[in-house]
Amino acid sequence: MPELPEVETVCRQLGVSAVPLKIAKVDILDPRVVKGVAIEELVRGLKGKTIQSVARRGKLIIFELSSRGYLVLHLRISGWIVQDDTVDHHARLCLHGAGGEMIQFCDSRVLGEVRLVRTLDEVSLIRRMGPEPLEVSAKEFMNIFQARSGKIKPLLMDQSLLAGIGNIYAQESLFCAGIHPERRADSLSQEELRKLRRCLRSILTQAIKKGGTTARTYRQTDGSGGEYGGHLCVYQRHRQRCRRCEGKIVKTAVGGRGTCFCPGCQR
DNA sequence: AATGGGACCTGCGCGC
DNA sequence: TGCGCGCAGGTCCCAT
Repeated sequence: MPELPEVETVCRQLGVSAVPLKIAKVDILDPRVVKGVAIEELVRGLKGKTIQSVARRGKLIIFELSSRGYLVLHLRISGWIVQDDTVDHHARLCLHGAGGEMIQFCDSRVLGEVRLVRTLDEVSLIRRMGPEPLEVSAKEFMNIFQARSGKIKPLLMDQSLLAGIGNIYAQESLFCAGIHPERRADSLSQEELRKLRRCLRSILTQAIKKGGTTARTYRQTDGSGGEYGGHLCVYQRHRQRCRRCEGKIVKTAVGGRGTCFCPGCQR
């Protein structure tokens, strides 16, 4: 759902067309998305402040505020950000600029969250987060996975090992590398791990270029869908033909998560 | 360390 | 056509 490429897309678009934004008004349409701080405190902490810049860490969107502090957004499964002057049916929090511009945090299932912090260290997810997959060296990548006895797919999605990989890109990168999702990480050869890193990098980079994958609710900030969906090889393609070997893509559960793969191509 | 649950949530597609 | 059910997946939390 919103994983690294989707969140990166959103951050880049906000960076171009939404900031700096002086916050004139804050509308909290659903207080359930606000975590770790009282509603009034959030409103007080935002009103009159300026969003100076937008950054991403893992799957988190980080608004840097004037006068020290950050607004940290997590889209979780079903969230998206839209810049529009018409309030979306699923909008949970709206930031209004003085000139009528608006940033809406939308979330159909209300599992996403918004936090106001003084330092990023206050966010436990960030504190524990592993390196960025597009920055990690081959050696570091090897070190992360080679001594682990767990299954490679859940490990790829573990944010404390690598930040930003979710169910879509874990499945796609394993297909690309020809690795079965249930392989123990410590059974992978150096060559396989090198290939997995290369696949992960190229898929993430390509997905960012395409504006991410719209599987369900995710949108770019102008409301349009991401276009990487047409490039998917296994995710949501069970019972369809493999693009490489013409065999059937199957779906199983790995670590409790739906997992599509090609039994012919992935060993 | 790893695994397997449940909890949080709503919208969608399925079977009857 | 309508209704109930299971599933979708990111993270935290608990038990084993």
